[in-house]
Amino acid sequence: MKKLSRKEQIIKTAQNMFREKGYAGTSMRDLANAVGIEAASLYNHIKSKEDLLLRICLEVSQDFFDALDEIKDVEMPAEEKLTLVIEKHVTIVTQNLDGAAVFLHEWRFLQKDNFNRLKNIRKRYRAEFQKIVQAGVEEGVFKNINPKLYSLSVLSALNWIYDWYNPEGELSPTELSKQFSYILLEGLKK
Amino acid sequence: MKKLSRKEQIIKTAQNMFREKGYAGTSMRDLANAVGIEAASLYNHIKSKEDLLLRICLEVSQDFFDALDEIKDVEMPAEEKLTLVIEKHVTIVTQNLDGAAVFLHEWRFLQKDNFNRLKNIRKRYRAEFQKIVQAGVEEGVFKNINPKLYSLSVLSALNWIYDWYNPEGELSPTELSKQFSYILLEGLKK
DNA sequence: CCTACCGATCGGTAGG
DNA sequence: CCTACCGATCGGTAGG
Repeated sequence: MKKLSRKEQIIKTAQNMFREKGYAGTSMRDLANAVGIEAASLYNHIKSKEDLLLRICLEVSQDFFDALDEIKDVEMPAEEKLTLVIEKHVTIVTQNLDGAAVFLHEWRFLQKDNFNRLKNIRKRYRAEFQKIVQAGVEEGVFKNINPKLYSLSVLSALNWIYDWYNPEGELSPTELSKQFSYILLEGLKK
Repeated sequence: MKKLSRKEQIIKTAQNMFREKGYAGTSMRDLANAVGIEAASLYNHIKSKEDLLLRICLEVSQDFFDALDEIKDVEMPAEEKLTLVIEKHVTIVTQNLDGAAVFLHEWRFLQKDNFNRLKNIRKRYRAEFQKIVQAGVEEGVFKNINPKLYSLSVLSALNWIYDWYNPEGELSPTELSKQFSYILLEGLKK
């Protein structure tokens, strides 16, 4: 277990509290209390409450893009590529449930400029995901579905995983992504 | 266009503001301002801020259960039943985007007793949905997937619709549910 | 990292 | 439905 710097400790605690009580519902005093210092002392490590939210969102979004960049331009059958991106997505979410929850649901509390910045980041990710689906449709490997609707639906399902996933449960992230891809590709009907 | 009573007007406005800015991020002064009265005057129509949230959540949950009750005990092929419950779910969400968003994402800001009450309501709905999937699996009409994981994923996708659905767009609720069911049942692979 | 404190805003009440 | 107001809490700063 790596020892966390106070700053890392603050960020980690904030991730958890923003997830549990929401950004607006978490006060800096709550946060300071959970960390074990006075509220005023937080400001030696972070600029502001919003700065804290921004850091968390950017950090997690980086994880998503790093994963995407690894496979984006690789030549691969569409089916395989979709399976892979789903697996990576699931891994990121399950390995950082708090961070993922904040990035996915609390980002909207950012102010104007940062709000738009994150909005664009999220849009770009969706677009890349959609490209993979689209490619499969165009190659004739996938059915002729609506790629946008399809992508939005799959990402929604993936993004809610943090809400019900139990890290101590029986379902490993790998098993989870496998079942997910199988269901998506093969369909429910026998 | 029916003329709304002040009370209905407050609830409708709150639905929209709770969705847009979150429950904790919406102040009673914001709300009063949007309605066009003073904050103190709100309390002639509602008991408290939380009472407002509770009303919204219960109202929407009732819509979901009414729809479910209509088909729950009807004898019907599993495939058809799943298609139908999806269609009804989509209809409710698309016809009340604000209310659905609040019920689905802001309910957790309720205090203890009400929190648990809503938690149980949501759990019951998920369980009923899962039963439909389960029945199909047991009858051998559906593949042998994990009904719980399947239900959670589908409901996640359905519950995020409010986040991207554009009522003025080309996609009608009926068309949306059709594509949804098709994708789920038939799978993506050609 | 703390004490002491700022102005602003919060949900809500009293009384009319 | 409003004016006037309550105590509590908010994010954040000054100064050490």
